[in-house]
Amino acid sequence: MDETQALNAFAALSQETRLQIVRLLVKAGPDGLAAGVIGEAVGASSSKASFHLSHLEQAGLITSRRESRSILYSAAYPALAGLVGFLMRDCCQGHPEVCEPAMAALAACAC
Amino acid sequence: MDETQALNAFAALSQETRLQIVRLLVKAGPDGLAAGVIGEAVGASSSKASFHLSHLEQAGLITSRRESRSILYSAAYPALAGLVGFLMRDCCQGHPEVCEPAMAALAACAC
DNA sequence: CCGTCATTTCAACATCTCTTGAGAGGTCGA
DNA sequence: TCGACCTCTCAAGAGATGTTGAAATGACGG
Repeated sequence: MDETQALNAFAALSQETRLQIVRLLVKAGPDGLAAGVIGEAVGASSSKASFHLSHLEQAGLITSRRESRSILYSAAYPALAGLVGFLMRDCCQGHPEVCEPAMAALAACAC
Repeated sequence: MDETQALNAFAALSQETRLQIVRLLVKAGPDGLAAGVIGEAVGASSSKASFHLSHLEQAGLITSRRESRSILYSAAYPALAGLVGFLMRDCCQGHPEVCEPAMAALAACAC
């Protein structure tokens, strides 16, 4: 992930509806959810949901596939991991102050 | 870090000048840098730099302290770690797909 | 082929955000 | 105190972004 991609990813995540969608899809797992289901879950009209889903897909944070009449969206896990990596990229140049607490946060993660 | 804080943090990081500033300060270490030095480093006028520094401080990503005539800004390392933690909070609910690549990214980190 | 369902596209509008330049506020040395 | 230095504040304008509702597209069953 380069700086431009990170910029787009941060912009995509800086909007409440979009952040809700990403978190919903991360929880939903690789199978994903239909656009209509997502819109209803976050309380957005169909056109509003579509607008934000496009934005997230453009930013590379989610992917889509058609399944008969529905379009299923799912989280792009590698992109999210890349974003985490980007945030931590410069932390070790003699100053481990970022890494240490992040490592602790990660250790609390049960996977 | 709650969802509102994360939203503000992502908004703060979604602007090129501000992302440059954060990365510069992360590299600079806990001592921080003066506003003028930062502005020059990222090619911003004094008022532009001040605008973005205020924005970042408001978002909790950097802190400031006066040192005689200068105002020194430094990275808020715990807040950045909190953001990493937030990104990874929901990943382990039966779906370790985010954690695994992020763990790998972290392992490449030499601290 | 037709009606229905699921989603996207479009244009218009309101709103937020960034940039710019001029000026004001503290801080220090002479 | 005066002048120089460093930074912040303010108002105005340009541009980007989000919302809305109506219409268009594509897929399926009868």
